[in-house]
Amino acid sequence: MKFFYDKVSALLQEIASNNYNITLDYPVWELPSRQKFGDLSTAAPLKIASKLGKNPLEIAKEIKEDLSKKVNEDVKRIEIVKPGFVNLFFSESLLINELREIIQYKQNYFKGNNKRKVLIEFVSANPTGPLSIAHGRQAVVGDVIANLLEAQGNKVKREYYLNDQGRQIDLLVLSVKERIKEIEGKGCQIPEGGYQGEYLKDVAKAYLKKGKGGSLYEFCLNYIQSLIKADLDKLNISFDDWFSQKKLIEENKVEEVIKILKEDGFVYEKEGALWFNSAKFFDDKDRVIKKSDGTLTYFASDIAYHYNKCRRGYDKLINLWGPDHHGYIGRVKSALKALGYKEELLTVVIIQLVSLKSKQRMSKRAGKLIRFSELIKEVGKDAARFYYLTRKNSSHLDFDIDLAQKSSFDNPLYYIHYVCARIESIFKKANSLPDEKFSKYLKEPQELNMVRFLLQFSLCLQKSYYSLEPVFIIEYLKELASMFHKFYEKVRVLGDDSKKTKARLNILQATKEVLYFGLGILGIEPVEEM
RNA sequence: GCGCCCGUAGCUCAAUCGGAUAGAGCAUCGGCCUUCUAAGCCGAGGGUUGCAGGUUCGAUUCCUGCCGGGCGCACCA
Repeated sequence: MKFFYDKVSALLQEIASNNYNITLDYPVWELPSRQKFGDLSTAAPLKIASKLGKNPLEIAKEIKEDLSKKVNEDVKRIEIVKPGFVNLFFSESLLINELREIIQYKQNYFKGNNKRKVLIEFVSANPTGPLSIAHGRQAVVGDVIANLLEAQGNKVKREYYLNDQGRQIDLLVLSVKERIKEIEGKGCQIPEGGYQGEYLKDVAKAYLKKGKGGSLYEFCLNYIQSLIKADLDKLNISFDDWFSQKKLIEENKVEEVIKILKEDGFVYEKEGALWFNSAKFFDDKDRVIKKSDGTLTYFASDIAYHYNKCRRGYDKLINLWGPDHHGYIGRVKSALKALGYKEELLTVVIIQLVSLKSKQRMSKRAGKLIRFSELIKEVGKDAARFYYLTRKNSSHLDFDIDLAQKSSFDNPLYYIHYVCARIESIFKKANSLPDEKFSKYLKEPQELNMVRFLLQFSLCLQKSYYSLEPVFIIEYLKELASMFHKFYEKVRVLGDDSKKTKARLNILQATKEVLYFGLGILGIEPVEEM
């Protein structure tokens, strides 16, 4: 389907360009809203007509004629509808052939051959406490986007930027010091803006248990980082690299990059501080990079960090940030631009907040910490991953923790898992294995519609890939599950007619491939029985 | 005041860079198990897509202005 889709897309582009001198926007074909409109649909005639001031139906007719000459028996019928749509109906032989290919190539059928080198940086929560529920979302979305990129053939590196220096860390260490004093009976005064969380008592205890020597700073950092790693581990997420901000500063990288910006005239002094002229690019004002007290700002090291990323030779940089960072995009892109890189090199995906049904907002610094680990203890890895992916990145996610704690019965993941279980169950009872030679016996509408939908998975993957939105895969799998359960009710797989049985086992096999591939990208385990 | 996100059925959400009759689940009501798992399937009810304009052959989608909710707007990180 992917190749067929690419082929007809190229054909349509060619026709538009040759006959009308118009370049069509991606996507040129889309899935029709209703089955009666065929398997692929295009509104290209309407678009061409509006540009040329011609009658869309005339153009649709011309396109249909041109297309008919160029597609072979893969297309059964081309239809023109109302204002000026052109609809394609696939032939049964195309469907059967593609089904064969899925079974033959298995999950490779859906893999892409992009060869870009991509760096994705996500979570990067300050190492001042365990992960919150919002961080969990960023972790899962980032991991799935990385999987998605890999599935399309790209080489992906996952990176966590560790803000292991600066005021927040200082406050953390001071807070732990107070907790140590508390344990020693010397009173406890958490500093202004310090951390109240109970987990700091654990840090303090562990530090005392170890015997006080050694750097408290190092100890805190390692302890908290291990908490974060443990949380990520529960989601089965690991990073290729933990990039240390502290190291960046110690190795003088920040001063180096400031020097470069200075030489190019993007840095100036005002009121005793050093400013970066970001307003010249994509920011609404200039930003301080070195404070009047001589210390560097967080932004300064972030410039150095992104400069470092750029120099590592990636074709694409992706950052996942929380919504509180949206105003930050402009200044980082400005820095890249000033350093001679294209701003498109960096894509920032903003992951909106996660709230609870109780409407309580999570704030890490308020001390009212809602730990991610508590959540996952209740619902488990797969359900947590699934829930986190059920909204678009830009939408708030209302995580119904009460429901998740109460029962997992309403979890749509069960509906999808049930498909796995039913397929496995049939395979166990079947006397024969799927055999693609028998696919030609698939003739009934329910069977062919199932195949049609399986083929659409390629387009779903593409859409998810280009938009960096994992939610489309979730939506597809829910729909696939619905289609399958209907199929299951209406079409009996195991029957007297061995040819039909074998043919239908092919559908199950292909469904399994799609399901396993989709779940694999989401990082969710399939089940064998329920 | 400025910027970003959101507003769709009683509730939670879909709707393929603007497309054809705005769809699912939950909840409510009614049907379907001597046959591959009923954690399922089939059916019914439920909508002025926050409001008002605009652009378009076509608007839930894009633009403008309001209303309502969330989040930002540091020489914090």
